[in-house]
Amino acid sequence: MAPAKESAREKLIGAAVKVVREKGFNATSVDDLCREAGVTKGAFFHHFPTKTDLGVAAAEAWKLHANGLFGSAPYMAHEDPLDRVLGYLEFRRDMLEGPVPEFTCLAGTMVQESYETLPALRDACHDSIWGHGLTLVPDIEAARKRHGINGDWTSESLALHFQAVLQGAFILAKADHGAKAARDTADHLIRYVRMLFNLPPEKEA
Amino acid sequence: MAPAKESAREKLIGAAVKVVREKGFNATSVDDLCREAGVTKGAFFHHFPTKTDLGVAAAEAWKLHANGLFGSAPYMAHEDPLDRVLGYLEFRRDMLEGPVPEFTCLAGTMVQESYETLPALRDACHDSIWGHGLTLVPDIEAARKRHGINGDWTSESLALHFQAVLQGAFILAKADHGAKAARDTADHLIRYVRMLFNLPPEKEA
DNA sequence: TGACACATACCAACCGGTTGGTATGTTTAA
DNA sequence: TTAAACATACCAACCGGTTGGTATGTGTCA
Repeated sequence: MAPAKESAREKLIGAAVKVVREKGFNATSVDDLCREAGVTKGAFFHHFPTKTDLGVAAAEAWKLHANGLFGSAPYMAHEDPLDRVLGYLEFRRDMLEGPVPEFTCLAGTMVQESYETLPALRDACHDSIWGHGLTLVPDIEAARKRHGINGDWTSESLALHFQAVLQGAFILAKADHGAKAARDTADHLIRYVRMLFNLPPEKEA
Repeated sequence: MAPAKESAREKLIGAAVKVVREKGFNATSVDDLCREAGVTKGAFFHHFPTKTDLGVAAAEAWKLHANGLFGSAPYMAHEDPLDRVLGYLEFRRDMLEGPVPEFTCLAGTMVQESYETLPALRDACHDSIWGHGLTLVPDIEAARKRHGINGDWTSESLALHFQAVLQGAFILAKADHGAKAARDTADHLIRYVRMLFNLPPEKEA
């Protein structure tokens, strides 16, 4: 990457991803974002008509970031789609460590502050969460066919359940000021998926 | 003893529970809260040194509200502790309908906006979530003994997993502006618990 | 009993700082 | 030459919180 040629617009989106995850959308001022990005207020309002518009752009960038990160992760090389699904969940569990703001979800954070007051931002967060979550559907579907799993559930609902459990894990981590409870919750999710597919429990170290 | 007249303090806590769930903590101004409660700003700062202190009081009231509501619900009459646990989850799933702000969690909403910036409020939210969630532990523990269930998990972690899934369900509901995805996620949670205890899937209507 | 001391509950007006946003430049690259 | 990219200076509205004050108890002791 060549960060030397980063435009003010890109720097502001990067600043929003960082600061909003720490302080939330409303508590983050335009001045905060300009300071973090190293640009002036004039540059801000040149690129974004309102603060909300930067939030929308950040949510879109967040979706692309997530789909890039998880779409090219090592576990995606597995031949069995079930291994790819489980690899995704284990990867997400193993990401739950270190400072809380570094592993939590921008869209999940912003939607709580916007869902009743800023419809455009809420919709962008919806698109971010669904747009990433549903990328799992083809592999879940293929895994069901491959392993002959029927059940009283849809692949879409399971993919969204993944996102719900992870969003809930982030809330536990924020409240607990650490990631242990979040990892335990991710372990329950992995155990659930293994049971759905008739696999034995994961081996413990 | 208890006069029908509600004090300014109680009215402000009630106003916070309502308005903060709609708009979030930071977007709710002291004037908003006073208007909703029908009291003046002077009364506000007579009872609460800061806005944050009202948030803390609201989180405590929220915990008491939840423990009262779920502790006295009809399903608690079941003799088998497993039926009480499943009754709890079914009750929580069935609550996921109507306007989103009416079934979401005050503590989960506030902790996202406070965890890095307002430690006192974050701790109060932690106490609210854990303090309610862990009330399920004795029944989970009793259900394991009664049904001879061992497994590579603790009753505490399962109780917190319940809260994580529900918090995640609330985020899906906020993003989706409706409760369907949240109910589907609660169904996955119920299916998980039934599998942990070797029960057949819930019957569908 | 009465009266004084003190406490609690509440109120309207106000304050300095911060907010998102604007108006008006200046620089840069094609 | 021109338009987009950025900077500087500024503003009106709003923010959390403070002020000085009133009304209504409530405990104490002569």
